[in-house]
Amino acid sequence: MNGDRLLAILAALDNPHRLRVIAALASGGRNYVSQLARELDFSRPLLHLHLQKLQGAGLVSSRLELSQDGKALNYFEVNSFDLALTPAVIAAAAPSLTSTPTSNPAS
Amino acid sequence: MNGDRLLAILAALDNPHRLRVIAALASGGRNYVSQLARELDFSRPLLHLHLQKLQGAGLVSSRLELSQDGKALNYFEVNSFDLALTPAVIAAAAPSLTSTPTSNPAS
DNA sequence: GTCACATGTCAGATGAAGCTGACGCAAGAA
DNA sequence: TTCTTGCGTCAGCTTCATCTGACATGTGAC
Repeated sequence: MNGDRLLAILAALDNPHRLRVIAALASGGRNYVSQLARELDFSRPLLHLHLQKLQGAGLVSSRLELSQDGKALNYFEVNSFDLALTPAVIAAAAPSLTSTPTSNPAS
Repeated sequence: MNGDRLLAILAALDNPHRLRVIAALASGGRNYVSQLARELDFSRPLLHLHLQKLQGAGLVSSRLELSQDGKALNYFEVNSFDLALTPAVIAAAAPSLTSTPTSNPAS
């Protein structure tokens, strides 16, 4: 497991809203953005933000579909993942970390 | 698994410095604060901050000892943990989440 | 045309996290 | 006494994540 990818996954999950999004999609199955925003009771721009972060970490994926009345619905679903979080896994991943909170590797 | 505890663990691990701390303690064994700060090359107050967060999540523990020359050394070591991160685990934990990023439950 | 409902994106405010440089305390060695 | 090496904590700055309220776009139904 790559260190940066591990960190991306952890960063994506470190948020109560995003945990609820995962939970809702895992339990209730696939859903589209506006509908999910209503069910979870937060604003659509905010949900869009969180979904992007989850998708960036590869935890969810989206598929644009057309409803019967012609509207474009962006359906999201959870990708299956299974990450065993142990000291050994972290020790193996840490050496390949490129990011430092202070000094960015790109700078 | 309790939702708030899951979130605390994720929050503690969502940081490259803290991942390196875990890795260093897992590979090199127990170590005391000042020494660890030198090895990882960041300031002692900063390391202290990160260690506190890790300890708060129950991932490391500390033990105050006296060296042969009488100095008090605060030794840290990794606790063994094994958290399987899957959609199902998250779905099971999410309902017991009390925190909302915007509205704090205590407020 | 106007309404309803879907999509995305952006500027700007707020709040939390990260980080540094100082401070105070204690104990052995020179 | 002074130097070194531990320990912890705090004020204050900076940087980043979060969140809202707008804006722009497209399509079918009335």
